[in-house]
Amino acid sequence: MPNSSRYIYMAGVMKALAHPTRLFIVEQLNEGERNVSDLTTMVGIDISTISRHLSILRQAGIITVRKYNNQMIYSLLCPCVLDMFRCVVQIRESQND
Amino acid sequence: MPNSSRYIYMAGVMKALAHPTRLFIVEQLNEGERNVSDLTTMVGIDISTISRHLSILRQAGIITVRKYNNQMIYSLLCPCVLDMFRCVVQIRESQND
DNA sequence: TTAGTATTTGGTCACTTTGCCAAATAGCCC
DNA sequence: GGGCTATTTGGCAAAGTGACCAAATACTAA
Repeated sequence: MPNSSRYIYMAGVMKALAHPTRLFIVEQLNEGERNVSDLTTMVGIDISTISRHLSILRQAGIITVRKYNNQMIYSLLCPCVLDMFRCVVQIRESQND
Repeated sequence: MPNSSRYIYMAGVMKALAHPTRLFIVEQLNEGERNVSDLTTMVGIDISTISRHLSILRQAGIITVRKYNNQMIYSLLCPCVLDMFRCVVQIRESQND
């Protein structure tokens, strides 16, 4: 039953969020649109790696992109993922008992 | 900045949820407690694999366990993860435009 | 067309994940 | 203790992930 397309799809979205750098990117995009160079500077790793992280988030339907001159401007599609973060914080706090 | 403990922790929780079988388990536990054998029957893969999935969810703080005779009874700790599922459904629906 | 800037893609490598089987552990009952 | 049931752990193979560098692509500007 877990191999139904529903669970596979959901796992795909969660997997896209299951990386520190991608979570950071999502939070940054929640503040506003960013291009690849800006995100690269903030994160401090190779630009090609950032580009791949962005591609993963985009394919998962979490972010979108538009072209502006020779730049790619990324922005958050579903701010509801920020609510997920709140749940995670709840889990973390409930741990310390 | 993404290598702060906050992002690493959050990514850990998301990673624990980033597998179809583990999502299925979480939904089952939302219906009520289950032991390992029951979950194994429902999922239909090796019991040792189920045990490992449960261990991952437990270590992430998403589920907990108690002993009853020679069984291990697992239950959901933070039902708020179900809200995450709702967000994922939202993402999926917004895709079909 | 050529040079310059921004981004993506190909290739490689080390590491992690997930499945199975077999064996170990834990608790119950006789 | 010995047998039975339930669960976890060790070991291994196949597949997936994430980082880098180098090269390709795309667009601007001269």
